[in-house]
Amino acid sequence: MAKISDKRQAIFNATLRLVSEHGFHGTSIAMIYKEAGVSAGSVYHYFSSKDELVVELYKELKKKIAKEVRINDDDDVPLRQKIWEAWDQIIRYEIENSIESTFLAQFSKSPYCTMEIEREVFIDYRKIMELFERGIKEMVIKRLPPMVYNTFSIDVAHSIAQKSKIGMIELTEDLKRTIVESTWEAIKM
Amino acid sequence: MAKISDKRQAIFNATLRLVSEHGFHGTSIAMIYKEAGVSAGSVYHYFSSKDELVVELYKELKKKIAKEVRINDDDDVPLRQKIWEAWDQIIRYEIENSIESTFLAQFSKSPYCTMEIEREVFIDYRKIMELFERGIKEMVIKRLPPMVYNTFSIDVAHSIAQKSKIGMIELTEDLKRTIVESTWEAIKM
Amino acid sequence: MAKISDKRQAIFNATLRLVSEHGFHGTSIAMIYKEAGVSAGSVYHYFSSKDELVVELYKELKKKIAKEVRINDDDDVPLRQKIWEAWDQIIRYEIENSIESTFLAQFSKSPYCTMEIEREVFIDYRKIMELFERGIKEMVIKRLPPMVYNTFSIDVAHSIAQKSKIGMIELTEDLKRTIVESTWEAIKM
Amino acid sequence: MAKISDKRQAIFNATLRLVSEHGFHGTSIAMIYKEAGVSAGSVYHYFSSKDELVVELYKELKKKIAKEVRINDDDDVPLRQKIWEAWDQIIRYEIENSIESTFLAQFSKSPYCTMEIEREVFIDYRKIMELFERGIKEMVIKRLPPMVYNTFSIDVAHSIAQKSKIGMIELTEDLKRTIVESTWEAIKM
DNA sequence: AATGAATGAGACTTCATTCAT
DNA sequence: TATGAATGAAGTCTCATTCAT
Repeated sequence: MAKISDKRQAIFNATLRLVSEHGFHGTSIAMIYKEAGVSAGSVYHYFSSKDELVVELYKELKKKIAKEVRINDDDDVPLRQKIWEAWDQIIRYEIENSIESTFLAQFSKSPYCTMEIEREVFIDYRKIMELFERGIKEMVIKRLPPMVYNTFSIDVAHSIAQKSKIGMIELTEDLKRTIVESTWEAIKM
Repeated sequence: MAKISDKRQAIFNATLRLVSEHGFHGTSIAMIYKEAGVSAGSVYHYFSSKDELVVELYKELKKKIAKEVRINDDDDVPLRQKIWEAWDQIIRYEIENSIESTFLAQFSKSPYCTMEIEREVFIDYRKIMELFERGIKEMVIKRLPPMVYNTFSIDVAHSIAQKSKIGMIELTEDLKRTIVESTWEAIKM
Repeated sequence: MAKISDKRQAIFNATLRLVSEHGFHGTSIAMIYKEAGVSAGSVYHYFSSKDELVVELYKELKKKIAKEVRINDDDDVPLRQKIWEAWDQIIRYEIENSIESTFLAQFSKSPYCTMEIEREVFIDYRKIMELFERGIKEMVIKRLPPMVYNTFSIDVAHSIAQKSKIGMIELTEDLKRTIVESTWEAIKM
Repeated sequence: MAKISDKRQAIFNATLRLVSEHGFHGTSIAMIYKEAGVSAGSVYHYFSSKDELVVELYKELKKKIAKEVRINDDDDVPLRQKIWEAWDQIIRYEIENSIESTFLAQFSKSPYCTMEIEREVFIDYRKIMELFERGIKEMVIKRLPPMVYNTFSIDVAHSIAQKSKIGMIELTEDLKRTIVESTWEAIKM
């Protein structure tokens, strides 16, 4: 709608594509504004620096994913199944969106990624974490520090997505299911 | 004696420390040769470029780790235990060497990391992979593409190591054991 | 007005002066942008590399000279005189503009100077060459490969200009006339 | 014979070949000692610097050529023919030895080439110049400053040699003869 | 809001030269 | 004589960022 967010979004899209492929170091502001079809000045109109741009992109992607996870609130469905369904969504999303996944993996392993940023992002995962907390109480899943669930879901998915991207594994529907199940075995009680 | 490898090793050590802390982008050649106590020219005597230095460091670290895993060849010990012991060693090594782990994680999620490099490194993990193959045959562990074991060991360990480093989890001996066990549940039959 | 070409031209002027005096090797980009009064980045805004800058300067100078040669199109003037007049202009120009001449000589004897560049530049000498071709047909001048006329005009002039510049000959009006006449004897029938 | 001069000569040969092809700037000491099959230190044993090496090579080549010109001292042969024969030898040598010619041309148009160097080299051309002086007195050739004969012989030859090398003229025996004759017309009375 | 020419610090890298062996 | 690892000044070039328009 508004023209403003069009440009901002174009810059985001360009950054996502380019960083996935060339990394942070290999992606210059010039590459970004050329790919986005805007001017150098425009990038600095929307973001105060390259670092801010990258950090904002990370935050928005993570928040978007959090919002996309549908938590089943049907009272008749057992907790175990609700958790499983959320788990399945998170992992599949990352596995199946390898550009985003590559960006997120790169960011989260880089010095860009501070505790402060992770804390901020974690807020949007509140509902999911509440589900997990109930899961712990009701002995459906193991009692682990919250961030460890993150490791078994997001980080495992990132790893699988990248291996698939560089051609080291063939990511069939069967394998996807096996990955989700295996990670589930890791956290379930 | 062995003065040559002294300089090369000093450059490696400096690179490892600095890249772990500041990332590839944040680590300049100048920082490296100052930290290593050598001249600019010396870096280029041993490595043809910054990229080559980083890639070589990755390869050597990975190979070193492969060599350090002791595989139990006692015929009386059951296969399941042998695999478990190897598994335990790999994960613990990464968790407990957070500087190396941070570097390796960063590298493996970056565009530096090509299939070619991974293939070359994988060769040194031959013995470990043979163990896993026997594990598959004897139905001790799940039949997974080899690189997926990598995800559940190395990549999970990298993730845990980094979360511990930035203070998002407290890595107690108990938690280490839980991590090893959980990953084991993911791959065991 | 035309501020863009001002900077480009300033870079050209500085390069011409400096390379004439210190040679390609002896002229750094830093010397050029300081002499031109622009920033390092500006040099790379107008030229993609030092080599490109030097090659472009060569091409532009050669083309400028080609344009400055006035060909007499008065039908009453005999062909012989027309050719002589063009010849005289070319040689005098080079002899009397020793900075340009030194640059051009240096370039044309260096590995910068490829057949491709020479071919491109030669296009602007079309009209002059047509005159020479008529001269050959009408037996006013010898039948020589086109580039050989180049040798007897431009290259001889470069040589004379440089010898004058380093003080090995005194370039009087008399000597200039003698040079033009002598080269004419070389090519005339 | 002596091993010393073998190495010195190997360095000379390598420099000649490499500079002809890549220019002064494009030829590093490393390239030279690799091509010559000696160590870095050896280059500095025989020459105090890169510049000295290049200058020495120029001097030696020029002196060698001077020595190779056979001056006919048969009293029955007319002066005109003696001069012609010397002229022919000089021009042909340069035309037919394009590697040396390229090096010499490049050097003589570069800031390496000072009046001092040219003066020193000129000494070896004493006998040839005496012949020319007699030619002037006996009105066989034009009265020109000595260095101008240089232009019409050496520099013209360099130019032709290079044009042939980069493929802009085809240097047949016929053309060679024409070049020698044309230059002779330029200087003869 | 948008542009893109201009900036200049700083990155990577080269290379002539030295010197301990 | 000969070696070649080591040096470090200096080179080319990039790129995040600014600002006049």
